[in-house]
Amino acid sequence: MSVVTRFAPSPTGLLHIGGVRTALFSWLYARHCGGKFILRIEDTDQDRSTDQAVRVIIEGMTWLGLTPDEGPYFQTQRFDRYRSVLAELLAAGKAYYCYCTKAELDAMREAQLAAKQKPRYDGRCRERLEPRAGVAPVIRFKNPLAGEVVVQDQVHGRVTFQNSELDDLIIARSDGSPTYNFCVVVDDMDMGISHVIRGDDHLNNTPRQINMLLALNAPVPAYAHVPMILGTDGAKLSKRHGAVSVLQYQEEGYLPDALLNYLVRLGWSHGDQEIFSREQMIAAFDIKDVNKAASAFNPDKLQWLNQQHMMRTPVAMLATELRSQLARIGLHSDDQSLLEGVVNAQRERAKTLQEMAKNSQFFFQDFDQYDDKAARKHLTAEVVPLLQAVGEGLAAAEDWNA
RNA sequence: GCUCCCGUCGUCUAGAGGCCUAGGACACGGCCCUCUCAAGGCUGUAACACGAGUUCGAAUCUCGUCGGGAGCGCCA
Repeated sequence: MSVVTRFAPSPTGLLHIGGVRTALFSWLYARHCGGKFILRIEDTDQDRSTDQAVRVIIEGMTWLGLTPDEGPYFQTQRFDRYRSVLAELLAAGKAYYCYCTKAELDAMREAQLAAKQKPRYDGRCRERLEPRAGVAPVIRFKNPLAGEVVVQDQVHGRVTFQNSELDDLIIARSDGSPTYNFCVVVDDMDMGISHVIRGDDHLNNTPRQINMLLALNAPVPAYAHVPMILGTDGAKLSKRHGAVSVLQYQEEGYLPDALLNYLVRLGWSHGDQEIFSREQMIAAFDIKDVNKAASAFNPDKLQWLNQQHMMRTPVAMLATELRSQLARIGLHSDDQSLLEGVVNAQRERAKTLQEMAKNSQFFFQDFDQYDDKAARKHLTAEVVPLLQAVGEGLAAAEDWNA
């Protein structure tokens, strides 16, 4: 069987490391199996989706080298397809119009909650054949009433849900637009997804999706629900604890491979190995080895790994990175030998490229004041060995700037 | 409230009944190397949530308790 995975973020918030880790696992698994990796943007909620978020997803993945083999696809561009599947389901009697009003639904929910029951739609419109005047209907999927759904999960094992716990979910809003759970099913089916790898917050909607797949006579893919990433405090990832745009790590001077290396070790391991190159990751990764428990984000280890990767990256490559990092703080240099000198002196002392740039900025500032070519040359020859001998010279740099 | 998931050092993890006196890594402490800071080497502190049961033997299997998380939307 050929492996097809996908990463399907919704552009409602900025892509952060939690999403990146999920994308990484999908990408790795596809690469490991010689399969295909698809990027799909789930933007059916047009009110909350932003272009900015879409941009961060694409830029972030490009920066990290998690390039899709197909896509990005946008769900908003597939509405015609959803509509025709909706019609199919309706015609087959596997879905129906529901004329309940929001007030009615709210009342139902409140009553159920008051009776300490799980709030669910009771299916009262299954038998309502006549439209109600003045009510724009939604479309609901007719979920099986009895029996159970077994999810064979690659990381959790066998998870069983009773159909009696599920209700008839809305698959199209009253304005006709399809909803998330339905679009996912149609897309996964159309795109031939063989392995659905996603956050374990989705484990609960999996039985519904399987039921819909079954109703559409589509094959059921393998599922792998990977654990979430928590903030440093062990609580859910929040703005204060790492839920920042993935591009911030680029700004802060982390190497893509270092970030990926850090992320892959969250919930996955391969013996005692800590440091992985991209190729090693691909060779060693298997979705079946992923852990079940959530893990907390640890900035110290990320920094350590970044330094380890810097020590292993060719000098010329790091010099290029250093140059763009310097540009961020308004310093420009094309002097390759100077840049490489700084890299040589700093790669074992700085944890990030940003730190490297800051530690050596005095160096480039002074340097720029010399426009005499010979003087520049002289200064370079002088100062590079100095830097190497003296080490990071951070304290010196601070004095210098004071 | 109901359903589902999860629970090994502070953190990331190894561990699929005896190899566990629970191993590795980050962080932290000590020592070595060293003109400084790093890097590197050696070393120390530190965990099987709790309670029953199965077994000659349990971190590993079963049940319960506690704790945490997710879902229960015309959000994704």
